[in-house]
Amino acid sequence: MGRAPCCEKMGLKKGPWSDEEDQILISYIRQHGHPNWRALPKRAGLLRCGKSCRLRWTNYLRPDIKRGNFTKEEEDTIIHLHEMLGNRWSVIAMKLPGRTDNEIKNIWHTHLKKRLASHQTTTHDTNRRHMKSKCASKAQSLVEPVVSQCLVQPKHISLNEERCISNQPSSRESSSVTDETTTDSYGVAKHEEIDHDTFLDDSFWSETLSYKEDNIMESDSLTNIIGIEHPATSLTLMETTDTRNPNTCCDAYGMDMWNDIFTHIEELPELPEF
DNA sequence: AAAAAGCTCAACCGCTCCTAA
DNA sequence: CTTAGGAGCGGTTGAGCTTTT
Repeated sequence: MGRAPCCEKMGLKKGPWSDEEDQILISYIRQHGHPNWRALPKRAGLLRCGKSCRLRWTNYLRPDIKRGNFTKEEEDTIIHLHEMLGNRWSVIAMKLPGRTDNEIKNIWHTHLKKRLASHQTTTHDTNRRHMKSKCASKAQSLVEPVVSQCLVQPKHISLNEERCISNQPSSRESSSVTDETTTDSYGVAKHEEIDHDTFLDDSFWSETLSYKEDNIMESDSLTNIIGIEHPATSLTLMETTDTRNPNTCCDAYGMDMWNDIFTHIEELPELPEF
């Protein structure tokens, strides 16, 4: 089916945002929220398309965004989650409160990919064999109960609910792993974050890192980690893998499944912090 | 000091998913 | 069931900045 252009191209500004535009957007969302991004720029008096406004807000203006360099822990988290999830930046961002998917994507392409590559060259041979089985079994023991719960329990988070949550100005990143709702400094409803960085210990990071060896890893590890058939499709993860996209095995699972996984991970007994 | 090369990151583009009519 | 439109995601770009030669 044909798609309407996301905005009227004529007369709409592109490129970097000015301070004035930022202030207009902030004050508008502060007052009215953003129930309809498409209509927002017109109502706010901005010569931007709704998509551009949404991006500017979610990636830069949101009050809960953490600026500054990524910590070692955050980088490790990204590396590890990328091992498990592939380029699912928005899902990865859920585990890094205050960080946006765009930011994570950038940091991955500029720093972590290189770091990982260099790390692999040093650990490739020594760790390759025994780590594969060790990591897989450890990861499986950690995640399997969670996944099992997801499979037997009814969905707690429907897509509709998820959308509602993700529409909160506090962002989708923290939506699935929050427990309380408060109000932020802009007067917009906000979920308070809890500490998400405790669900895996150091050895798990390094072992998983060592395990990574080629493109097969992503689908392979996920299969190892989850080790189940998808209940809805009755297809194994490997069978659902699209050759055009190595991450497609994950696509058999909706966002709500990842929400469930992360939500349940939070419920696991606390593990040592970094 | 100047030019070239490399890096960073905000922003855009095109696509898919979901929902409502 | 089909279609249209909104939202969100991931890939990519390019201007500006920094480092190297």
